[in-house]
Amino acid sequence: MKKDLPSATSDQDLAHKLASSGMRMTAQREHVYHTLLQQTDHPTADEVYLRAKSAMPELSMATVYNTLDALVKCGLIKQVNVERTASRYCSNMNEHCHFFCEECGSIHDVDFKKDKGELPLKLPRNLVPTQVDISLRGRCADPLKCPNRNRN
Amino acid sequence: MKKDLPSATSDQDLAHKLASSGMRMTAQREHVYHTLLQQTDHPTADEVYLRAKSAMPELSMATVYNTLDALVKCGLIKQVNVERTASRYCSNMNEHCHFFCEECGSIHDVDFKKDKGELPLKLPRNLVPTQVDISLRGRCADPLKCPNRNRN
DNA sequence: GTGAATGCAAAACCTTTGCAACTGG
DNA sequence: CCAGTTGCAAAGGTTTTGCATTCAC
Repeated sequence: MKKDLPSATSDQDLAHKLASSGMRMTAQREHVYHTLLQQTDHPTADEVYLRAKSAMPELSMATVYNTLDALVKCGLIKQVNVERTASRYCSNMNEHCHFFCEECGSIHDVDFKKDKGELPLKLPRNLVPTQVDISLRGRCADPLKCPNRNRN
Repeated sequence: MKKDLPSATSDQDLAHKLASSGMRMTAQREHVYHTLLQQTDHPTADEVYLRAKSAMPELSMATVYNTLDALVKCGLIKQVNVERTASRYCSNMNEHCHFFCEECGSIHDVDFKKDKGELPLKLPRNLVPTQVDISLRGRCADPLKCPNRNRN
């Protein structure tokens, strides 16, 4: 039995997902999406651009932004806003949240426990959420990057 | 019996909170903080600047950013990142989360239920959060602004 | 007195836009 | 064929920086 994964499992699937939101499949979109799938460290638009451009030199920044918006719209990636300056993008569409290390700037994925119930919110009737983002801030202990790995 | 409020209840208190993070009290910081306390609609740095400047014409944008960072550092305000373009600031330090309306751009505070338990997260031991942000996205039904108030 | 904070203007970023050329369905 | 997409370059908006001056402690 095939599981319905939140990511596009083939280019045809990607084309379908784009089409169902009234958008077209292009070589650039396919390439940017694959770049994001390989780059799991929550890159900024610029980082996606640089990496994708190396294999497709004519790619433009405008197209990267266009594509990122398109992929967000059809639910294939998430936009992650943790810093003041630049948005980041995440191709992991399993339910999870983000831990942002204020020391080294890295972002770690944190999974939910399986028995996750509803969030205990007093949500007024006139607010209808389509998406929930949970982000944590603090210090990680990444042995390679985080300068606080030996403190406390 | 006096409750220990998360906001600074007096200028002396503000001075103390700044000092305990190694920062100084200035007329600008006091003024910007009071502006934020009155402007409860999650203003951007620019909106804080414009409003604060009207009562303190010599105030500069650089000082507003400096002050916002200082207030965030000593825990008197929160930085809210929901959009790609500009950060917003929140002086409500009671535990709550934010609902961002993708239609009209407004941000609504949403309270937690009183019996709120722990978040069901599989948090690795090396990640120590100091802050949790929960943000929701969707459509509100603000009768004045939201163009979707009559749809569905 | 001394280091921190300010104001100003310029610089540095990040993101969006306009438009002619191109292309996918 | 035609609306959607691209690439380029320029514009727009937000945030940061450098530096001389001022101010808080």
